[in-house]
Amino acid sequence: MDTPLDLSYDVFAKACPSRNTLEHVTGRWGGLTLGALYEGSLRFNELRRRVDGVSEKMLSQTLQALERDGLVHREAQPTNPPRVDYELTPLGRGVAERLVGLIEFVEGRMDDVLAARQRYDETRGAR
Amino acid sequence: MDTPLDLSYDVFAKACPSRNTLEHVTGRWGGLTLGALYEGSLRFNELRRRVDGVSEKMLSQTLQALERDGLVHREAQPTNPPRVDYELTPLGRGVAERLVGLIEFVEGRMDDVLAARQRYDETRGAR
DNA sequence: CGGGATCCGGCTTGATACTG
DNA sequence: CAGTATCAAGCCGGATCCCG
Repeated sequence: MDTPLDLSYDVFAKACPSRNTLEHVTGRWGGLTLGALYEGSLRFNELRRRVDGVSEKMLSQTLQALERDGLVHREAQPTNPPRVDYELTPLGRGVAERLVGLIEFVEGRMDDVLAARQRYDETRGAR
Repeated sequence: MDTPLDLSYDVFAKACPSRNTLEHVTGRWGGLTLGALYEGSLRFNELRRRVDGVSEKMLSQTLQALERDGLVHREAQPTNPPRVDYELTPLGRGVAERLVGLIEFVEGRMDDVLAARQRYDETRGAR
């Protein structure tokens, strides 16, 4: 393809496989998980505690999706009790960095956002 | 606070207002809408056609959330028939740029992702 | 044209219980 | 510890109808 810049709506088109991955990344728990792992390798229950609010099922599911996409590496040791470590792959780190860039940008402008909300809420009655 | 880098999981904490905004941005239709508007101002039904797949309700809802957060500006002309234009605010453009950066990064590595998926699926039976 | 209100089905999510 | 299986609930999102 020679599309110079294919940003925008159509990159999300249903047929586009990247949409799926993007959903894993930006989804409810994907971002949290990526963020937690961005600071270093973690075990399953450590992750569970750090992400806070995630259920075992959702964490497991999220981790599997991210692992399948090659963003997270899973290292299982067949010891007893079992020990499994999760860490970002280089690819995962690249994704996490961009994600964090977005997050920080929004965070840094939250006062603007809050001000905008207040204006909006005052102009119109409620909601 | 003196946290040098507060990325990661806790920026998403439930009490954190930015989590909400992030969800609007990264949500199912938020990204699409931001992407579509990234190319220029659009009317409601134009947007609806370009985003493709979005229902009136969801588009309306998405637009309201983004407007409330100060990312999108709504310009309504009291003509008949009514004409309403939506466009990104400077803040919205900043967010859209980061989002697009993330999207393009993932898109550019989709071959890696696809390869990782294949490896994953072959190693384990199915899913 | 640009929405709001309502209804409703389904997928996602979260407890809980169980396994290795 | 590190998950999987099952099940019920709830919210998301779509279709439809309506209004200005």
